Amino acid sequence: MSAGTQAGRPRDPEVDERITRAAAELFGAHGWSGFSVDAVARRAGVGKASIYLRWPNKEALLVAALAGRLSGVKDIDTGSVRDDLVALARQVLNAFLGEDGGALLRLTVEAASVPAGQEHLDRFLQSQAAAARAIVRRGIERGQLGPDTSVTLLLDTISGGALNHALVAPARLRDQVAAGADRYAEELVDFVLRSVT
Amino acid sequence: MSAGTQAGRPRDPEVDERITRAAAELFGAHGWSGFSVDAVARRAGVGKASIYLRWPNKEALLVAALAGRLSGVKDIDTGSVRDDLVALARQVLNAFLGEDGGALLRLTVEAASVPAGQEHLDRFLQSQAAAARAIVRRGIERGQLGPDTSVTLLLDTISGGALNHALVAPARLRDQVAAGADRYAEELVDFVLRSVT
Amino acid sequence: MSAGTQAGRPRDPEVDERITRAAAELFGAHGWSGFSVDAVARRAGVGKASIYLRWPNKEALLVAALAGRLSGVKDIDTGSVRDDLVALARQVLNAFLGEDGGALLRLTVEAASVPAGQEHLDRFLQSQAAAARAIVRRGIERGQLGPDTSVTLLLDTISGGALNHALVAPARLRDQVAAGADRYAEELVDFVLRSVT
Amino acid sequence: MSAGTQAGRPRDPEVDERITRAAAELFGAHGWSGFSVDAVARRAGVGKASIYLRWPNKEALLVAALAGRLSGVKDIDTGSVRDDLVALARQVLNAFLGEDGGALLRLTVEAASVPAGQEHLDRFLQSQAAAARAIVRRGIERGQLGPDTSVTLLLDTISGGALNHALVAPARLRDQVAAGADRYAEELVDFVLRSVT
DNA sequence: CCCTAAACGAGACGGTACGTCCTGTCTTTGC
DNA sequence: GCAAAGACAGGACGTACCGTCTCGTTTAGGG
Repeated sequence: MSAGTQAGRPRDPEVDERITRAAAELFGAHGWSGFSVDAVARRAGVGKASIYLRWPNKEALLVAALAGRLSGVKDIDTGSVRDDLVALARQVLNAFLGEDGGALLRLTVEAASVPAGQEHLDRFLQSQAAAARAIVRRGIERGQLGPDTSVTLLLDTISGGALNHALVAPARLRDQVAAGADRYAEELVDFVLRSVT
Repeated sequence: MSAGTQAGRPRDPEVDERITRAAAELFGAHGWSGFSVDAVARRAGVGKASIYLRWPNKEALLVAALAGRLSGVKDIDTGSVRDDLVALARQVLNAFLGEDGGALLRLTVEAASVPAGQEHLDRFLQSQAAAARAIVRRGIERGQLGPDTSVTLLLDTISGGALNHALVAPARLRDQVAAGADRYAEELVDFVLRSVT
Repeated sequence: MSAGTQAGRPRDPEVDERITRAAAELFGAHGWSGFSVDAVARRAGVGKASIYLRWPNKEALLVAALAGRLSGVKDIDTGSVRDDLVALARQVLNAFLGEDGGALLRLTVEAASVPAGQEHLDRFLQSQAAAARAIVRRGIERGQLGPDTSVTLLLDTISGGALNHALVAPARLRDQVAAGADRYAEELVDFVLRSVT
Repeated sequence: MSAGTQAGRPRDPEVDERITRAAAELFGAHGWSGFSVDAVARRAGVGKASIYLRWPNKEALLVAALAGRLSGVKDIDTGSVRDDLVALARQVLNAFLGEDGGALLRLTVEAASVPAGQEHLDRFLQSQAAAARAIVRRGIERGQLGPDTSVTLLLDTISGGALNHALVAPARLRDQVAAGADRYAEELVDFVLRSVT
């Protein structure tokens, strides 16, 4: 077998898709304890071998399945620090209050104990931190923020504030909280910005 | 037999204690995937029946085991709003950065999907909210806070800020972050209070 | 405490009765594998301690419970060897084909594997052998049988023949076979007697 | 998928063999109370799933394990009815007096209440009846038996006689009875044949 | 007439086994 | 050589049972 050419049937990318979708759905619906490889294979209409060809174990499968859904926070540059931060807060709120909010939240925390998950979690947090840093830097350059504004505190209060707001919402009030999320993002940012301007 | 008298041998409270301690230790050490009822029974020196007499399943056992450790936030009245809030922030930071921090964090989130866990999680959050409300009310009465200060925003930014700070800490930096937790609590509170005074 | 006098509440003989009856009923209905001490206690309305006060374990309880029910074969003297033997054959057939035939059969055989049960089984078999011996002896005295007739062979062929006939009957034909049992007993005895007369 | 072709890995016949051997050995060594599926799996070096794939429960496993050892009665054609019947009687005596005699007996009876056991028990009894029928038919053809000899009575008296003889033997006399089994078979057959010749 | 002591119903206790389900691997048939 | 199917060794889950123990209550005889 010459290098570069692989003999045999190539892997079907649609199978990847079916597996990860099934995994994400099952984890979202029943949590870790209701998440079994057998069930994923059944729901995806796939043999277990096809799963273990791609990932070495259950954790890796879960991480891969949810990593796709856990899109990193995107940097936003509206020209206004306030609007940038509002967008950031909204991204966090929507991530945790949205359709797969429960799954994402669970994964985020569970990732800390799954070695392979650390990496993805870190990546997510890094992207968040990077976005915040960029926003603050631009704000300082424009003179909208003081030159010694703490990125850590801004990020913790806004991102953590949004996280807390989503986490505190009891299951039955989740829809109401989600409906008011955009408005809350503005209030939160305005509240925090009073400290730094 | 008159009501109030229960026939049969009464349950041994020490057995409750042994089981929940073993459960907390095992979950803390190996996470959910390394947490088996058989192992709990072995470590506690207890028959499985004695576990299933008390809790209907694995999840309920775990919730109960960690709920005991998840002491509600205590209300504090130092006479100064600032010091009260610092104490609150420290309680949150210590809860999540302390010995069983990871376990507690995981449980807190997982509880949302375990029916029996809802109750305990809610209790914890309620105690937190109540403490925050009391602190703010006293602050307003003393004139240390404006009369229309938002309890929600204060709680989300401080408690959520602390939570985020603990959550963001990568496993290998956990000890450093824990060491600086007290100092960070002050910075966080001072930062937030600039908005309201 | 002086020897011979026992202090404390005396054992209630009715409890013995309730326990052994419940045990016999349960064993008859579900066999050894469906025979549990808990179930016996429940059905008898008795605490398990009261059972274990009387018998050291499950086997001993079963043996004691069934010993009473396993009534020995009754000796019959009609004046005719043929009629005596027909009566014997009918006793065996009815015992195993009757209402509790399955239970008795199971019990008879099961007893052989429970050490303590051997004794009771032997007692039953002895009564059978004694009855047969008496019948044959009277037959010889009356000149209806040859003087060297083998009791063993007569008993084995008649009693064993009846046993085999009942045993071979498949469950669904059991009623038919039971209906023809009386007639079969006569045929069997007449068949065997042709050898000895 | 066309009918007749089964997908997936086929069952390993050697696993069947290992399981039934382990089951027979354990039952023989420790009796019913020392017969556990877990122990069978351990001794056979097999997962419990592989056992429960093949048999629905413990009883069915035991029946299957012993049914294999319970070789059907073989037809014998010595040219003499008397010798054929002696051979038949010896097969029955040896089956119930042999090494696993008690186990076999118990199983034979217990089988009546275990659905899966019916089949094997019937097979055994059918083979016995078929052998007897063939022996009698040949005897009639050769003129050694009367043309209207009852197969049922012959089978019941000989097979049942042998069964009864084995059953009656107390455990402590079992060896003696076994030693005299061959001789008893001849006496039994000669006794019964006096009726039909 | 109370007091001691044992029997009683009830049910918790530490263990073990049951039958089901899951994990990660292996082995088959088809493509 | 990938895909689907499913058998395999191992082990956890939640239930039921065994034989022991600890409750509170009941029923006797002895002082």
